[in-house]
Amino acid sequence: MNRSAGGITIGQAAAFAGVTIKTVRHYHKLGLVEEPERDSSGYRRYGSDDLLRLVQVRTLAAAGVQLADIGTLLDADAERFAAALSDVEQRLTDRIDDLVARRDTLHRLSDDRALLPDRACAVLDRMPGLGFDPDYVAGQREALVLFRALVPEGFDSFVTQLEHRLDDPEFVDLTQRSWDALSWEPDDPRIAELASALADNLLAKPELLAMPAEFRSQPDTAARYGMVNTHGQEEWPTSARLTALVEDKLRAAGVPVPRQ
Amino acid sequence: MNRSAGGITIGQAAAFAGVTIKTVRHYHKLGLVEEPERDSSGYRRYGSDDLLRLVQVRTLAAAGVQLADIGTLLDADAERFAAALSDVEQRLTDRIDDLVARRDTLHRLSDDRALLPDRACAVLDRMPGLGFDPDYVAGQREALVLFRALVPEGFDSFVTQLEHRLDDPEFVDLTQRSWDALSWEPDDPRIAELASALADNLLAKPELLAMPAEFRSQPDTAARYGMVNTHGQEEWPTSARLTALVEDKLRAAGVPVPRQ
DNA sequence: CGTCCACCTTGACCTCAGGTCAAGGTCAAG
DNA sequence: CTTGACCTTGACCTGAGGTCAAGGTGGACG
Repeated sequence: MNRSAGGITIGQAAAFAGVTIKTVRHYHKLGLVEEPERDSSGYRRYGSDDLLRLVQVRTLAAAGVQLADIGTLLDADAERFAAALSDVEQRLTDRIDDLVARRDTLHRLSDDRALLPDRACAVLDRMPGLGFDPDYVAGQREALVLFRALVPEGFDSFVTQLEHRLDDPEFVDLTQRSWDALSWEPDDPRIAELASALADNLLAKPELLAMPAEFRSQPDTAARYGMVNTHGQEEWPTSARLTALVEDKLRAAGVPVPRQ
Repeated sequence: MNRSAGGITIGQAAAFAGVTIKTVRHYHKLGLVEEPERDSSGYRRYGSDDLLRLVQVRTLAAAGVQLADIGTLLDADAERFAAALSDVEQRLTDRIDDLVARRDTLHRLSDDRALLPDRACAVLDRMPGLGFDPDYVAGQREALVLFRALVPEGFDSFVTQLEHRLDDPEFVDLTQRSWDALSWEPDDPRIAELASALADNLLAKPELLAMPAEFRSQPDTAARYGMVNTHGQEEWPTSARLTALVEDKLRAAGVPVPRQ
């Protein structure tokens, strides 16, 4: 009877304010908008004041203000209101910058799924042309991803090291022979030879040995080094043996190599 | 005993990957990263493969990919991977645009807490200089907010109408007398006079009466009109009477005024 | 040997801004 | 009288983890 006198229903109010019914009730539950009077059927009837408040709340919420903050905000004086707004605005700006950074990361990802920056991808791209086995390249890709996670601050010099190594035909040759060595027996005498040649090659280029010193200054060095170094070696005992021999020779020559 | 052999602990793995322990376990629960072997104490021991996977997941998650999608994504072939990535990138771009729009809204809010666009603020700012009572201006501000929520498509012409009204000294004078009238008795004879003058003034400017025709084409016209019109009048019977008289006169002159 | 501290384990519940479902009451039109 | 659109409440669900509780484990110190 008294149906249309008191005001509009929740559905109309929600539609006018551009929110859902559930959202309006949510605001009631949080105390952001007072519950209006009910009509004889128990329906909420909204007047212009309620609508005004609803619009204010919705506008702030749409701007990204936390619902928990809106109540105090709307009931505060103009000065605190302005201060809080600029605070929220700053947080929004930060979030935008964050999202832009994420998008850029993603954009790099879509060029190559290896989760690596351009320079590292370039190094990997050179490898097949130099005669490296595709599986070896894939392994190096994984090692780079791992290294980047474990030693982000040393990543650039690690890539630089790789670049220099690829410029040295002897090293390229030795590396490819090491890859072939995986199929040898662990006690094959050629392994010791290969280890000697590798160690000599490394010792001839002191700048390549500088990097370990750099990342030795960080904590957890042994764990990180071991992680990168043993990656992919678990099921290849020959590789583990080769690595151990090279490390021994380097240590014998006075180069500090962390033990894992 | 076997403590340090199997790999690193969850805390170290989490630190290396740049996430929390809880996050790593969350990934396990979702099946994104396989649970590694446990040591004799029941601790999870992570190897390089686990770490690699963890870093891949974290990188995608940090780029905003839903965790639920990451599993299929990482196990998919390169083609679908690339397609999905560009999809995610598009969504990120949309979100950024959305946030920028929010920030701009907020920026306008911080200039004036009235939740109104610049043009409407300018109109309100003119009012005190023309001699309007600050309380009246506040009421107009509320009416504008309400109008914008209820009739967004008619808001611009509503503001235009207000601008024209403020340019007419006679209308300004009549409006201010209407404000004073709030303190009169509802049966004060001056009210009828005032209503006549107001109606005559309105009828002399046909362009001001065009707006109601425009927003009469929308549904719920009566409810919206009534909402805006009766806002703030509940506790002022004199105002209601004045409005009713003016509406009667307009209707008598052939102008269609919706009845609420 | 005891004790402390840092780390690990599981499980249950909390967050935010609502969405979804269920079960039923109310109103206007055909 | 039925249909369909609207309203009511309440309980549970979402995503991506965070927080708390209660207890096990390992290493260092005295």
